[in-house]
Order: sequence, then structure tokens, then C-alpha cells
Amino acid sequence: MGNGPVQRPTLKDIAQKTGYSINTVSRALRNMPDIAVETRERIREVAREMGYHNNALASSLRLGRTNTIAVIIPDISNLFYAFALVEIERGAREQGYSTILLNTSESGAFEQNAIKTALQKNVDGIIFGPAQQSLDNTRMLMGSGTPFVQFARHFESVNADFCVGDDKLGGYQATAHLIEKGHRNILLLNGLAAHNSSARDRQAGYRAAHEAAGLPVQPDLVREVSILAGDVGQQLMGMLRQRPDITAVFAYSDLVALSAMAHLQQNGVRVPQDISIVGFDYIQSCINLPVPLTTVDIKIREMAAAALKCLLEKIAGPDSSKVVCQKFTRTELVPGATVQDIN
Amino acid sequence: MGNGPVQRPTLKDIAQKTGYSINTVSRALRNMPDIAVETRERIREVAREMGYHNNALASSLRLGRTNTIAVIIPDISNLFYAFALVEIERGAREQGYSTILLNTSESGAFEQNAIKTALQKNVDGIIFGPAQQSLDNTRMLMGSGTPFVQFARHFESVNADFCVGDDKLGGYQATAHLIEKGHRNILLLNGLAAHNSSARDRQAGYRAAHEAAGLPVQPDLVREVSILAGDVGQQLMGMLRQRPDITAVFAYSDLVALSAMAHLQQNGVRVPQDISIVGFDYIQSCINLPVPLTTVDIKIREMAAAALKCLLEKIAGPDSSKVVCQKFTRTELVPGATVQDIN
DNA sequence: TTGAAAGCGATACCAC
DNA sequence: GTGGTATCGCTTTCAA
Repeated sequence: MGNGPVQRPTLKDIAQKTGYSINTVSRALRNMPDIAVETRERIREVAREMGYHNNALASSLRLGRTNTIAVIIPDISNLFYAFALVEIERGAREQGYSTILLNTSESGAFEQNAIKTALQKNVDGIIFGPAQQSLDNTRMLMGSGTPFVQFARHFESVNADFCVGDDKLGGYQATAHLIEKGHRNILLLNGLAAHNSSARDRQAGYRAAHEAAGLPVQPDLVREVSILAGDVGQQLMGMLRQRPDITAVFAYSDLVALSAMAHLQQNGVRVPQDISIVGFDYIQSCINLPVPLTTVDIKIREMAAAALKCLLEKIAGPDSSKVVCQKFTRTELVPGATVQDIN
Repeated sequence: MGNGPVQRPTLKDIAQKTGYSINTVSRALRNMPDIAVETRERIREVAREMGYHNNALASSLRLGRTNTIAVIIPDISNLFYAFALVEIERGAREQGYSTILLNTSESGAFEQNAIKTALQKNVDGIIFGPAQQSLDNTRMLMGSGTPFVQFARHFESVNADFCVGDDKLGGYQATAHLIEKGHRNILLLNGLAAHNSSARDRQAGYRAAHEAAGLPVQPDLVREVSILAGDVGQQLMGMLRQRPDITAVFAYSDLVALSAMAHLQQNGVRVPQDISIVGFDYIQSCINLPVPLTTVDIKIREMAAAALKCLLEKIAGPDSSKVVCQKFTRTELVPGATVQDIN
């Protein structure tokens, strides 16, 4: 019979073993200056021997601070969010914070649970990539008193911090690029605009580019696909049958664009000879793909770093309800080899 | 002057407002049966009004359980780990656990800190994807009493739980496939084998396939690249200059393979006409890429699910030092379009 | 059915 | 320099 799981040693245990009080042990381990050097060394040595680790639960309870932030995002398997997370986690770690990840799968219900979990765990702050199924979750967050920053998407209707890309500009750049290359019938394979500020803004940019060029926006060329499920293929191939005059696709994201390309290829449609494609996000800034996708750089790292910086400022600041940062990272067109000049 | 950050309400606050004791409030909120229905409803209503959230710090401290697991992995921006994480996070959430993510960037030092953080936060268990810079960190984990499962890579020299792919089998399958298609000079673009059981085992498979076919292993055809940095290009192009008789590449991972393809393309080398490529991981099971890469399915989801299941069993079980699971997920060759038959 | 009090492990204030 | 003691917010005996 084993002697059961070994209990982790506590300050008390060290105190008993060394003969000092709990208080002294605590101060010694934290390198407080008012402890005799010998005492400190002795205590630290015993602590090491016993395999002592500070119990963050107890510390945090006492200190009212967990040195933990939560990252709540719609889909960690989306490279955009994955890369953002890397940046956030790294930056947070450097500042002494650990990161709790909560994935919402674009679901409002999961998101609500995620927020509750984060609040219950007393995180010091939250990087919040809203699924935007409803405003309620954001309101809950605002009412909680916990500092948070909206990331990648945001609600225009509330006054809160955000770091997002300039989606309208990006949508404009992508579309204008295609128009410039002679394309007139451009399919917008958008995300679900009803619930997604990025999708809405990119669409606004698409529209603006048409207007600037004196071209009509053709409503049937604006389609929405589920970003997650990847039902891109059917939508796309269906559209191309209906409107064989389509010569270009502006995709909501690089992932949608890549998925579209995969389906086109499977159906013998060549990119860019038959169809031109522009994506969004520039995930190739983080990963080497053998597909030189023309896309819009949304500055993933910059956006992530800005969001973290903003959050840490809010955490340090006296008033978490004060808006510190409402930032649009400036997008940039990245030419690749997926757009054909048909002029 | 604002009235400062609003303090989160506690049981005490609710007790004062309702006139009941802290105890009663606590029991009411947890739906304990020995509370009058009216009392319970009244209390729950007030709690809702006040925006009460259970303080998990205090609960956990008292209960000795955090309902949190840590995932410690080398690189979350690697799609293999990203997809695994999605699976783990989802499964954990379904079982009432939240997930702390700790990224080690393949660094032993970061890994040590990550483990300390996890232990200090009293996570109930750890999914541990070792960077394998040294065995020390794993030993620390074993000595901690906290249940953990090695994920994706593992140390053969210690008796602990793991869920990994059958890397040797996979390496064999990939290499045998190339040999079968007539390739004789196969470049292995491996990870750093000194510190990585996957790299070692895949190389062993590469070797075994050669032996089974009666072919010599050519030492200069085995090269190691940094998986992270992506110095794939230089290594690869250099090798091809040195050994123009190379007709195929077996890459450590799909990411390395994709990166290799990108560089080949930039240098006018065609895949598969000039060079055949086989990858590893089958990330296309999770993402739609317009590159039909021939690869080895390592069963990401299955592996992740198995690791989580194993961990939860250990958490529930009486003795966390008892080894519950040492699993190799069976790999499978996935034919794509990046291998040329040159027979 | 409800309340009082102990205790989880750590930190901070105040004596000595 | 060092040691008591209250406290963080919650759960759990044990009484009433």
C-alpha cells in the first residue's frame, strides 16, 4: 500500500523544520530585506530540499491579484488567432503574467461561460476576441470591473477599449487592387456579417472601392460562408456556375481563400488564370506556405502587442473603466501570385 | 473623482443584504438540498442582482482542487499543437475543467518556469509536450505529485504516462512509400534529434525502411533543421546543390515540408516533377490547403483525446504516480500529389 | 432548516 | 530581526 499522494509542503512545514515562524519563512522566501542573511539562506535551502512551491491560490487570495490574464477567442485553430496568442502569451510571460486560454468556437453560449470562468478565476484582465453573437457578454464584462480589451473585432455601439485591424481600409485595398487589375465581377466570400464587425467593415470597404471606381455593387456577388465549418467549396462552386462571368474572389480571410483555392483546384479551375483570389490577414507573415497568396496584411503581431500593452496599462491604472485605447492597425496590401491582370 | 473600482460582491455581502448567514448563502447558491426553496430562490435572486460570481481562488484553496489543467507545449503556432490544443480545451471544458496554456518555445528554461507556474497555480493535472532539452523538468514534474501525461514526445528512460504517435512506424511508412515509387536518394529533413524523441524515432523508421529494402542509409542525406526558425530553405537548397541526385525529401513535419516547397518553388524547382516530398502530421485533416501534400497521419485528434482521457483518469484515480497509459497512436500514410513515381 | 466557527495557505500589520 | 494575529472568500463539520 502506497502512502498516498504526497502533500505539497507549505510555509508551515518549512517553519516547523527550521524552527522559525511562518512569517519569517514567508519573508525569507520573498527575499525581504529585514531577514538575517544566514536565516534566509537556511530557510531557502530547506525549502528547496522539500520541493516547496508557493501556493499561488493562497497568495492571490490574500493579495487580490493573480498575475494571470485570460484570452477569450473564437477559434484558436485559426492561424490568425494562434499567432496572436503566441505573441500575447510571450509578452504576458515577460511581464510576469500567465495566460488562461478560453476558446469559444464562435458560440455566444460558450463565450458566456468563458467570461464567467475568467471572472471566477479572478484574472487580472482579459483579452477578448468577441464572437459577437450578442452584446450581452460584452456588457457583462463591462459590468464586472475586470479590465478588458476587445481584440480583432469590436462593438461600435459601446465605449470600450479595442485593438482591431482597419478592416474597412483593408477591404478597400483588396477590392481596389482587383479592380485595378481589370476585374469587374468580384465575388466577396465574406464571414457572417450579421455578427462580425470585421466582416461588416470589410464589406464596407468592398463597397467603397466599387463606388470609388464608379462601379455598381452587385448584391448577388456578396456571399457569406461559415468561417469555421468550411462550407466554402459548395458556395463557391455554386456561385461560379450561376455567374460564370466572375473573374475574382475577395475572401474574408486567408483561411477562406486557401480553402477556396483547394476547391477550385479540385474542380480544375486554375488560379489565377481562371479566377483571381485575394485573402485577408497575411498569415504567411508567420508561416511559410508554398502558395504566394495575394492578401491584406492586418499586422497580427502589432495588433496583439498593442492589445496586451493596452490591457496591462488598464490593469496598472487606477480606473479600469477608463478607456485607454481604441486602435485600428493600418492594413497593407501584400501582392502575391494569385491575382491576374486582365486589362 | 470616481468611486474607484467596484469591489466584487462576496457571500458576506449577499448574507448582509438578505439577512441570512454566509453558510446559508453558500449552500443556497450551490443548490444544496437542505435549504428551504423560498430561501434559496430569494438568495439566488439577490446574488444575480448583485452580479455575484463564485471566487474560484477561495473555493479551490478550500477544496484543494482547481478544476484547471495546464497544457505545456513547445509551440502553439505549430498547427499540430494548435489543433491538439483545440481538442484538449474542448474536452476539458466538457468535463468542467479550464485550460491554462503555457508555451515554451522549445526552450528548457521557459519550460521549467512553465512547470513551476502550473504547480504554483495548483492545476489538477498537466498535459506536457516536452521540449526535451533535458530530463530535469520531467523529473521535477514526477516529483511534484501532480498528475501529468507526456504528449507528442516522450522520454523512453523514465516510466511515466505518454500519448505519442508511433513515430518509428510513420517514418517507415513515409520512407517506404518513397522507395516504392523508385526513389533511392531520399533527403531526411529532420528536427533536432538530439533532443526530440519524435525526430529520433522518425529517423529510426527512415533507417528501417532502407534496411527492409536492402538500401544503404547515406549519412549525408540526414539533415537537421530548426523546426521553429525555419532555416529550412538554406539547408535544403545547399543540399540539392551538393547532391543533385536527390529526388525526394522526407520532412520532419508538414510545416517543414510546406516551407521546403515554398523555397523550392522560389528557386524554380518543381514538386513533384523535380523533387518529391512527404511530410508528417497530416495537418490537412484540420485545415484546407490548396497543396495536396503526401504525408503521414499522426492522428492529432485521437492523440489529444487520448492524452486528456488519460490525464482525467489519473486525476480521478487514487494514486497519481501509477502509470495509466503509454500509448502510441498508429500512423497512416496519406497519399497526396507531391510524390512522383519514377520507376 | 439555519448559524457559528474552524481552516485552506499565504501576506501584512504591529509588537517585541 | 523575528513572532503573533487578523484576514482574503469559501466550504465544511458540528450545534442548535
